[in-house]
Amino acid sequence: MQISSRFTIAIHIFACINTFEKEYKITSDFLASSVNANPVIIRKLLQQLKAAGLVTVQRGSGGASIAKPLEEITFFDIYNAVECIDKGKLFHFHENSNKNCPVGRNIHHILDDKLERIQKAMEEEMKKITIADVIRDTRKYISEDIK
Amino acid sequence: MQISSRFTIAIHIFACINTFEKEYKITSDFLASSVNANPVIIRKLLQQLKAAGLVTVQRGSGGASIAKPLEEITFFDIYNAVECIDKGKLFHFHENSNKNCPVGRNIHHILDDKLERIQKAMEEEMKKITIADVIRDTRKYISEDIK
DNA sequence: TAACGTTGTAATCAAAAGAGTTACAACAAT
DNA sequence: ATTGTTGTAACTCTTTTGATTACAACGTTA
Repeated sequence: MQISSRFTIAIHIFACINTFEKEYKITSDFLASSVNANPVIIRKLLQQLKAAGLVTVQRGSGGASIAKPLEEITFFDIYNAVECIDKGKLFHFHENSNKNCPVGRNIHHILDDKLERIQKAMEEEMKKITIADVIRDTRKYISEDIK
Repeated sequence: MQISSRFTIAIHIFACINTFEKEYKITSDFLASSVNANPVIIRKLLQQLKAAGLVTVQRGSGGASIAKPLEEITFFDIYNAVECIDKGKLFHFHENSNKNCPVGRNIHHILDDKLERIQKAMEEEMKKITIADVIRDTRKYISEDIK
């Protein structure tokens, strides 16, 4: 299985807010239209991003905005905020191995450190990429697009 | 979402074969009992591992064995063999973004290289861990277990 | 202060994917 | 031939994701 599209949608949201906030009010309907998803899905994501301190959302009047400098928001922050993997574990473990078998009884201990190493390698790379990088490329592609 | 348990089960299979092949014939039923999964699931996995040249399976008489030196079988080999992520992509992309929106139209281009970087970091770490490492720790834990 | 547009959130539904299960033909060894 | 096993298809069950409906809470402004 793959990491949930909640992650790429969340990044999409940041790109949209930054690109359009001068011109439009950024509502969940507006974002849902760009992403092509249901507005309720967007609102849930915005709630999670808000809980992580990455965006602000105006209740009543409406509108979302980015809460921190772009270069301070890493992919890792977003990945944690939107809980795109289950219980923080990248690998799904077969939990019910046979405890009467010497291998079944120990397989979790045997693998845990190795799986963590791999997950950590991924997460460290995520920390190196920020929304500032996304915005830079968004502008680049949009300007090429228009030509 | 998480990476399918097919991956950890496959590693479990290698640990079992190596630990018990001197004593027992390693049938899909034997492995299924240690993993606590259905024998058909195990057979499908064995087929995939066989297709990747990592194990051999005897039809008719029965029994599986490891086809290569332990230190030449990396986690990356297994991960590829058992197709534990969808279409080789770690991240699920929201594919139907709005092509009339400048961001929706370009978001895939904008993100692809960054997602690949992250996936690659994970896969490179997977290449550094082998079944030899697993077997070493299996023996260690089992011997501690017995004391 | 009433009307309007929006957010926050619960509840329910539909679709997709993983894993389990049943069934049985193909095969090897005795 | 019989036995035990693999290879594989077909189907079901379960879990998870995302879609949808519904509506109260809230701000703004006319």
